[in-house]
Amino acid sequence: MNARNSEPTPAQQQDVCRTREVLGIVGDKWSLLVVRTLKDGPLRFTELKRAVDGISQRMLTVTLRSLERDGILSRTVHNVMPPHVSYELTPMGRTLRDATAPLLEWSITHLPHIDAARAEYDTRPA
Amino acid sequence: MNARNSEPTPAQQQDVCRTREVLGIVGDKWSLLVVRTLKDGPLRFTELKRAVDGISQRMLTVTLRSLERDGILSRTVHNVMPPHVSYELTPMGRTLRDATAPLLEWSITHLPHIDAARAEYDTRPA
DNA sequence: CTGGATCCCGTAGGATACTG
DNA sequence: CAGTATCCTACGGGATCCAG
Repeated sequence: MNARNSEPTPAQQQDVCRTREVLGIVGDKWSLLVVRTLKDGPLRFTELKRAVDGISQRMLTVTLRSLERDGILSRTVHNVMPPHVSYELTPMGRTLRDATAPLLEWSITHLPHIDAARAEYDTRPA
Repeated sequence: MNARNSEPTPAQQQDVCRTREVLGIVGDKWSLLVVRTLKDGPLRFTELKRAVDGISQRMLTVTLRSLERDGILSRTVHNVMPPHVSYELTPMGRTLRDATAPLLEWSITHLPHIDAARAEYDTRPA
């Protein structure tokens, strides 16, 4: 008896568990977009808001706090008037960005196929 | 003037857009878990339900339909009694699984660091 | 066994107004 | 400029029951 169609192994259960945790970190609507946007260097709050099209101030703040708490990015306050705050990926944040790069590559390659698959599915006989 | 801190280039905007689309496909609570669970071969509805711990029938059905519509997996009905339906990754689904593998690797490596970062953040002076 | 149909709830997240 | 504080709604998603 081989692995196919058998009970999940403990190792697989581990993987499922890890996958869920990582989705809890970056599986929301905005986190990966923010990480991607910061890939070329630090940006300020307003710059991020402009770059991540459609995000509200509230969700940008919430997302940045969450990513900061998780050690994905760092927040630097410059005490000047007007206030100046910049956000930058930490070393760990950069490894995350690298880990998600293949997924972006995949999307660029396959999104047309997905559109096609959807169209085909939707015109299928009931 | 270099790329750092400048306006997002059109190419970057493209990337942000793509990222959002791919999140619309697999960014929900269960899709990637299902894809991962199918990585070793076809499984039946009930087997999937058992393997993906905590998923409800409803969400399993919804998730499977969505992934089928997007061409990520295929659904095969065997006309016997009792009904027998199996789900299997398509070739495109397997490329998606491969594209997400680095993210899983990342999570296994870095989740402990994230826990540490959170603990540190939560005990920080206000 | 494999789902479809309903009901219901929590919460992610948008809009807006205000502040140091 | 960089947020915080409310308010409010839509939707994800669980529980349950029913059907082929």
